[in-house]
Amino acid sequence: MPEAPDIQVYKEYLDATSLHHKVTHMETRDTRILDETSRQKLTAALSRGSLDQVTRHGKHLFLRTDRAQWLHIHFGMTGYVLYYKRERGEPDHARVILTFANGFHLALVSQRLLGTVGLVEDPQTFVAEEGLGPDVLSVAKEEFVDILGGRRGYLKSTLMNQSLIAGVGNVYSDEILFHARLLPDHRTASLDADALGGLWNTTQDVLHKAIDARADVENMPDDWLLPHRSKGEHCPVCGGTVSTKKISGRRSYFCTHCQH
DNA sequence: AGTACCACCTGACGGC
DNA sequence: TGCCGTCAGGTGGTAC
Repeated sequence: MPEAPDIQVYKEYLDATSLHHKVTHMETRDTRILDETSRQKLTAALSRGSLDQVTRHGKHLFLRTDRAQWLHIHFGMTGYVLYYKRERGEPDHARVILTFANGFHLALVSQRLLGTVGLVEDPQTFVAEEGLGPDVLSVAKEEFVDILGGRRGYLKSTLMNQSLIAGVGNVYSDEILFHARLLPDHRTASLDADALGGLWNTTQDVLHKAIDARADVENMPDDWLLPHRSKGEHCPVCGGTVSTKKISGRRSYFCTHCQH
């Protein structure tokens, strides 16, 4: 479920584990994960170098190399990073593996290969070229209200549009709207500035709580919808049956009693 | 501007 | 047990 909270947790994990170690070996297991780069270029960018900074924008993660280049990672629908010591600790579906001088490895894992790994000049340039909106965890309330105000689509689609605000995906859009007590197919344009300001408050609250829970479903608060995303589940607030529907092609879960 | 649909991949699950 | 259709948390392209 890699959305902004998950990627933020990965960033903090990388900060705590993977910086300032010399890279002694670099292996690309499956080149299908590479985006506009080659195995050779990736190896040249990292071998005998090190990583010294991690940043995140929306669902994108950037690791600065000591050669003035950035490793860009996008996870897609499945994926994570793992820092581990022993060979037998290697996870399934590791696509790129760095080995550090301290004997530890860093694996970029992507089961479905829907993610990408590449090299970029710097995060700001990448964000501009891709046309990503401001990061959802950094955007000020006024800007959020300005960007979303008057949008004609559904609330869920608007929240998930990365070119407007970057970082919210299918799961957290549902969670945010559940706590905002708004249905996902409610039209964004029907919310006035006050209501959009309230939606910003809810968005920040939900995403920060998710990060506090290490984006782990096991640690989510009891009144969250997220652990109940399957057929026949009950709303954790009112006990009613959770409804589901495809909205703009994405599976959505909501409670028709709690949300309007 | 916004939505529908398909494609990219692998794997889990339910029905038969 | 095995085969098959369906679906999954992201994104991009095309058609409308």
